[in-house]
Amino acid sequence: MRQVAALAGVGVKTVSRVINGEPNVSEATIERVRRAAKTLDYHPDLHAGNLRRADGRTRTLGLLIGSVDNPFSGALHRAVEDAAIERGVAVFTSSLDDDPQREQDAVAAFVQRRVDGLILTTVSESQSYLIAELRRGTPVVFVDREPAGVTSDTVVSDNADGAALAVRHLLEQGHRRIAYLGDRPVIQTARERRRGFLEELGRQGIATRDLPIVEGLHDERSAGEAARAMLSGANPPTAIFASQNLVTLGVIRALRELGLHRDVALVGFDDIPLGDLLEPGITVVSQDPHAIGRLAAERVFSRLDGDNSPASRLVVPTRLIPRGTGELRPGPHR
Amino acid sequence: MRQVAALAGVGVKTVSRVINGEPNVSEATIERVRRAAKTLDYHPDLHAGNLRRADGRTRTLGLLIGSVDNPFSGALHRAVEDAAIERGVAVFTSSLDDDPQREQDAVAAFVQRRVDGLILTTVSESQSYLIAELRRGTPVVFVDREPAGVTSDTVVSDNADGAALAVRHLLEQGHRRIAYLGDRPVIQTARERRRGFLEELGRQGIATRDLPIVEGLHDERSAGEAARAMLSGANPPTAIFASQNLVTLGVIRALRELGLHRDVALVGFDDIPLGDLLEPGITVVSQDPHAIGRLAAERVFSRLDGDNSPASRLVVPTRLIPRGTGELRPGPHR
DNA sequence: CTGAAAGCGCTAACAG
DNA sequence: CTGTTAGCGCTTTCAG
Repeated sequence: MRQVAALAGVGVKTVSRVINGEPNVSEATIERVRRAAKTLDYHPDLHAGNLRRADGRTRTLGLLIGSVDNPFSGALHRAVEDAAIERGVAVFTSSLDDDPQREQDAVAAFVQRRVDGLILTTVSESQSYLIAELRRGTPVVFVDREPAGVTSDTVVSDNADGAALAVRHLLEQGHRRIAYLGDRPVIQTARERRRGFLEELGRQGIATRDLPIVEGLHDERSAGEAARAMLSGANPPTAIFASQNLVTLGVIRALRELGLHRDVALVGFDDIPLGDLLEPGITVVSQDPHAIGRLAAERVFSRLDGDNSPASRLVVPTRLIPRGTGELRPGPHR
Repeated sequence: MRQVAALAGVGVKTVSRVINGEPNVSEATIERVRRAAKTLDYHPDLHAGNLRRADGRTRTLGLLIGSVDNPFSGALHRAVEDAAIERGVAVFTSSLDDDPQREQDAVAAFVQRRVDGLILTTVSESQSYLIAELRRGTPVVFVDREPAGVTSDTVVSDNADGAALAVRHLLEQGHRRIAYLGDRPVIQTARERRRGFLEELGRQGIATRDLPIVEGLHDERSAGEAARAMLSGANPPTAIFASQNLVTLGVIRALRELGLHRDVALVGFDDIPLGDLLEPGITVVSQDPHAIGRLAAERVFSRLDGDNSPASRLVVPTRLIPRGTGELRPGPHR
């Protein structure tokens, strides 16, 4: 900036005024400063300014999602980015990988870089480590999973209800022996989906004690193995509820290997790319990650704009999309 | 930091030493400072430090990719993130959307935030606007598409060769009338793929003049329409080469609607999620976005570590994955 | 309309 | 082993 001022023959404050579009500079001076900045390819250092600036905003957001290499996270990310760009805000993105250490490290990295707000998917037992940061006024919005040990804005899917939707749909097709294949119970959404699954069966008067329930499935491979074992074993289910998209994929592969993909019904939680082009099409309970991201970004920005109403909890509905596998009826061969 | 120093009863420089792990502080003092920092939940301001620090590194990278909501970009992003995390570097991510204005805006946003390096997918005619930044010593690596008007490290797929692979494969199945459905020629990779397509046909002695060639396809819908028109028209092709994954999806849908998905061969450039589970499976020329991202990150970091050899150009090979649609032979019904 | 001086939170350089 | 002083690039404050 000093160099620009020297080249334009003005003081640094005048350059500052021009750069920030402040009033009280003559047209001629503005023009001279602009030209000097262009010549030197000068870009103001946003962070140096923020050190002294009254509002101290870095125009930066920290976003922590499941993994940047995952369609659900990608859609959520995209929605956050779109909202951020509109306001000239840049986004730091990091992948959680369901690792509590990553969660803490990512948040620390964001805080050290003085982001204006945080949008977080979490996995550790408690988010109470954020209390100090919240007290400092940094807006935090939890997405996809609800926090523990701290209260702040939250945007989630209706996980229990979505699982109940799936169960109801399968019951309507005549299924009674429905298996649950799910992720590790440390994950809050996995617990919610299991709860929705079991409670809906209870409401419909189906005993859940002897139903095949496998948890702790975290990738396609382990899900495939669990499904194969279950389907090849004694008293196999006539329908499967897969609580997560990687689990759904593992089940699809297992069913195909066993030649059962037209016999055993399947409803997956969370949509699958190209799920409609498979034969039969994959019936899913679809979430709306784009809406989750958009709402979360709106929350952060409204907090930054001064909204200090109590923490809100937004629940984004899920939707059952029948495509084929969920409409298979219990086979006569069983 | 002042507050921590006061609480610990030491000078600010001592706090600075403890925070940065510098030597020459007694164990007892370290302990006292640590405790004070914990009490106040103190996190050093990385940017304030960088203002004065000798190396001036923000431990931050700027990454510009096609779109965060896109599997190719996601895999590339993931590889960059993994490499960055290892070095304690945070990543700003932005979506290009094939919009030249977005490109410039994103780079400006990164530069203002003083990122240590840039990894960029570009679409504007020339990247000469980066010359000043390069001269300042910021490492820039171009990924997926080659730059124009400026020389710097580049990591790309072998686009022309990949297209040639597809052509050769289709010729081997006996096809002679092969259609090209491609993206807008402003996109550098689209031009390369078309070139590879035409040159390989030429090498094999096939006249390309009358082959059906449609360009400017940018999404699933337009690709579907183009495919439908072509297949319903006079003298339809017996095989289609789709130069991009959204185009491939549009073609798949068109073929299914027309009931031709077992008759007209298809090879797509870039892999499709679940492409192996469709029937027939989708034959593709697959790229390796993870390798591209990893190599790009390695380039940036080696530049930051002082490597100042001439700009390199890394070409990541593509691979043809036969899954069904590419092995369909020209039908007798034609 | 313009500029000089002070200071944001931190580290470099030097002195104890 | 520890503290003091200056200054990074910018904005605030205040004086022209």
